Amino acid sequence: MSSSSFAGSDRTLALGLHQDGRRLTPQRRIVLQLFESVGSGKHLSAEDVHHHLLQANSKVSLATIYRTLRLLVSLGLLHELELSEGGHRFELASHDQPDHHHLVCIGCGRTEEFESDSVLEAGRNAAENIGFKLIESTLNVRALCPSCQKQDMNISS
Amino acid sequence: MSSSSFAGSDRTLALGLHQDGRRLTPQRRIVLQLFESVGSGKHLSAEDVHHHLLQANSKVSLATIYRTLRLLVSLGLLHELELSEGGHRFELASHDQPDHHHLVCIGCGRTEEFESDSVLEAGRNAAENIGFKLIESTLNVRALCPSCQKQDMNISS
DNA sequence: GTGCGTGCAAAATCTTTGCATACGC
DNA sequence: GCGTATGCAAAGATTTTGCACGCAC
Repeated sequence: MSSSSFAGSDRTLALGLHQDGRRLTPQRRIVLQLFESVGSGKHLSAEDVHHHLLQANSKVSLATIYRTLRLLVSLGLLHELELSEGGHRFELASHDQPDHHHLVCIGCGRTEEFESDSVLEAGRNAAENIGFKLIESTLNVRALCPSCQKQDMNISS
Repeated sequence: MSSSSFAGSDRTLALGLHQDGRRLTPQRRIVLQLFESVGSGKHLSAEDVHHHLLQANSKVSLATIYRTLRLLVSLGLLHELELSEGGHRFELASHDQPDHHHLVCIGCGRTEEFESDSVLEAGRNAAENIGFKLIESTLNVRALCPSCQKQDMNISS
């Protein structure tokens, strides 16, 4: 919970970048730190990142944010999500929860995360059955949360 | 496998539409038939649908295709997919494979489908644990197909 | 100092929408 | 005939890109 985790990611980031002759810039550091500060359960769009940074008095152009998000995903530091709705979202790729999954309420959009070894195994088995090598798997569950279940009952007849 | 499946879907479509005072138009029928003719394993974007229909001498405007795709999804006749890359894709919602999953090669984009009871069960368990009611679940597995695995070995060191 | 990264604005995509006309019911 | 659906084109939303300058290395 101290700043050590920030320093750690900075190092990871720097190492990943320098391997390709790329640079650790303030903008890249700031974007990654934002994801760390909001935690690994939050899903931010490019616009979200932009707004967060503006509010923190860190002016980073939207173009750079798009470029940085793609970069961080390619380095494996972020995961890209596509939980319907408009636009892609990103979250910190935490080593604590390597393959976690999402429950999305189709009524209100509420999102919960969970892990499951059996899902991981099922994905790996399916991949190996046809000679694929698993990299990562994500289960997206569309569901109704408790309060939207009640509303739904009121609506249907 | 005969044309009876077409007629059946037409009826389903007509019934679903008429409940809401909506109409069975040639365009809607043609779009649904396209998905049936390509089979339930194919994933088409709005543009794909547009091109297919033009090649079949069926001129349907792109705007109508977007409107129709959203409509067919809301009627439960199509599923909307978001397998990274740009843009959404759609596939026929087959009753034969209610909750099927996708393996996507991150190298070449090749996509395979599979089913798994254990995934379904894991999703349902996770949903019930927090009081959600499962509607559908999709496991997206990012992986490397055999030929991309070879290329990958050549690249890395 | 070299050359990658940034900011800006323009462009390219992808998707939605307003409005007049067409047609399913 | 009534009112929904379509086609067209324009608008919106999201993401990418060209170019000159700045800064990490």
